Amino acid sequence: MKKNKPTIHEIARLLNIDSSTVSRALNNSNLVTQKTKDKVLKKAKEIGYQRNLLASNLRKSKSNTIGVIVPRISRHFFSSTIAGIEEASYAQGYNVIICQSMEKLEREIKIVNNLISNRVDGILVSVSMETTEDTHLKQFDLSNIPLVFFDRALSEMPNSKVLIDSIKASYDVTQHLIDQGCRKIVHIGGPATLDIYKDRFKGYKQALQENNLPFEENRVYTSALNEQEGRKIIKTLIDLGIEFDGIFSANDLAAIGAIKYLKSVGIKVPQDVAVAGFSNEPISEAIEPSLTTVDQSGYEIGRIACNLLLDRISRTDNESAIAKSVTLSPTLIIRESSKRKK
Amino acid sequence: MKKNKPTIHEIARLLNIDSSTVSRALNNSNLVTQKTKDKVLKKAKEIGYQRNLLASNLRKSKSNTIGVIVPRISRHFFSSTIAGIEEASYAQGYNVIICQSMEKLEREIKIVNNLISNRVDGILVSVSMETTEDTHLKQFDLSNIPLVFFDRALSEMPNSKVLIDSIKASYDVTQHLIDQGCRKIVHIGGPATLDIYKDRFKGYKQALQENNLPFEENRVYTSALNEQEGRKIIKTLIDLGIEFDGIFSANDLAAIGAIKYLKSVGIKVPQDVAVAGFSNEPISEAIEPSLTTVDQSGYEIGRIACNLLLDRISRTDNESAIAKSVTLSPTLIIRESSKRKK
DNA sequence: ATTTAAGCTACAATCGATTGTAAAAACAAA
DNA sequence: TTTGTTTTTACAATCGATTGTAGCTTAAAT
Repeated sequence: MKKNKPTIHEIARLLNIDSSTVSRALNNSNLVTQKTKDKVLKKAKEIGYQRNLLASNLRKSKSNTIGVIVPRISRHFFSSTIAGIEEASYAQGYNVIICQSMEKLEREIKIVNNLISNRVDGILVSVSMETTEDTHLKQFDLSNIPLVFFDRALSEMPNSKVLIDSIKASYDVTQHLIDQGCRKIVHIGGPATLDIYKDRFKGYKQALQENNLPFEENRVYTSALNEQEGRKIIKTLIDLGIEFDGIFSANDLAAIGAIKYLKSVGIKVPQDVAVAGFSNEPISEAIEPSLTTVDQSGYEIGRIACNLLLDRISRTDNESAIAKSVTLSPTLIIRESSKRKK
Repeated sequence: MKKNKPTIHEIARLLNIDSSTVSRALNNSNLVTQKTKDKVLKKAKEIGYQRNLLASNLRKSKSNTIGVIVPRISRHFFSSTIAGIEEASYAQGYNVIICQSMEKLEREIKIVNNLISNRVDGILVSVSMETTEDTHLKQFDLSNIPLVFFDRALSEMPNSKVLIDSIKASYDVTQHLIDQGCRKIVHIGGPATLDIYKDRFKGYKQALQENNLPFEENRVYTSALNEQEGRKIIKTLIDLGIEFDGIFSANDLAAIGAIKYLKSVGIKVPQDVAVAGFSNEPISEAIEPSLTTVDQSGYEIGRIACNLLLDRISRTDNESAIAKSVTLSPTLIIRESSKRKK
């Protein structure tokens, strides 16, 4: 019934040669005559041989696979980075295992153990919102598995990272809102456990200060940055009677929630309140008014991070073992939600 | 330098017992005393042992992994199915390898070979738009690897599939447009090589016929169903002077392209032309006017398909070997882009 | 023809875990 | 104490491919 898959031994037996020769032939070793190689290749094709990577990897103690951990693939930014990662790894013959933490630390820990058990050769991580501890990620170091962070990194870990300049981006966004006449700008931030959100806050604050605008504690809120939270925060602000004429949200979803709520209560965007988000999700262009935001070029981030990792995996000299930090500068995309002047 | 990871032999050596006992202890076999198990578990934790799944899987000739091939994960529908798949496989301790064909047959073929080499225990596929041949997918059968299709299936293959009732859904959408007063409805379809697009067309045609509306060839177009194509098709129609008062697109992106173009030339949606899409991408709710569409409950499809597959993998009786087709009924979501009546 | 070198191939160990079975240990019964 | 039974552990083969090395072939050089 269950026909066993052919092995190199099967080929060797049929050809009356040794399996080691078959192995070398299939790997195009120069220890084997072209004639033998041809014979082996022909027979292999004939009986439908397909290399068992489990065995091969075990022997070589190398899986030719890298693991990727992202919060969730449904976010456009992350699926872009994954596209970039796949492109880079594909080019060098590496496989990619994609895992979603769903923003849960517990899940992230399970994924880590699993990837180590699967003996991945390297790992790319963008941590979950719940991740404050690094004990689980340190396991990769202990197992000698190179790790590169992208976008969401843990600052206390010395690994290579590929980030965007969140401070500058936020500064630019905030400055833009100020240029449009905003004086009382609300900031919807993410959990301060993550550097990117701390930085977005920093850039915001910095822009206010440099423009001699007062910084008010009650205009800053942190949340899980989904649409619902965005709505809720703005509703609360209004209910409390806190005045504001601009909103800078640390991501697009929360910004969209905010816009929808503002529209629902008759507040005009951008005339009464100008709004800007972060990440340039496709939806940001579609909503009405279209959302001013920051493009993070996820594809590039993924590509660069992956190449950094692959370089680290393949080279063993000290040079490549040094952690590198790459910072990309994001671009401000100005759309209707913040355009007040002609 | 490179410390080798501890193995069961290491544990065995330290405890002065045999590695087979260690293995059984770690697998909680009842051939080992509780006392020994405790000893082993303690030592394993102490030296940071982590099972080498490559070795384990090789010996068991079972990878505990299922492969998933989707066109692209950035489509919301597919990332939803993946979420469903992960949920189901997670519950049964299976790993998931996610692969994107990027709608390319060539890429799909490479992925197939790779997954077989990695000895996945089963496979879930939604084929690319270019996939008309089934030779590469037949390899799974030859290798005795169960395969279940979801959403986009190849009708000539007898495998289990989980689909939505595209005909009925399209019929409902078209009927809805007719109810709103449309008489000349354009259909933007996908490649007829895929059943789902053929079915969407069938449902459309059927609704026209049952309402005694003429079917006009020049109101039907097939395309790659992206935003740009949607734009282009509608532009062409208008330039050619072909009249229409409704559009039923086989996916949301093309519908959105159509709406954007219509708006740009001053044609009012839904007053002049009512528009409906398919898939319920998040963006369909955000655009203005919001898009009438069909929800495919991707999460459910993924969950069901995965359970079907896992059932097929674990059970070996004839019963489970029978191909099952599950058809879900999708729900019509009526939004602004088609609402003409109060 | 003989030596020497170079080119190929075969042998055997190895990667780390699993598993059927033989052997040993523990315990109970006679 | 001896025999019989049941638990528990050790031995050894196995999964499929890779790789260092010994040995055999072949061809070139003397």
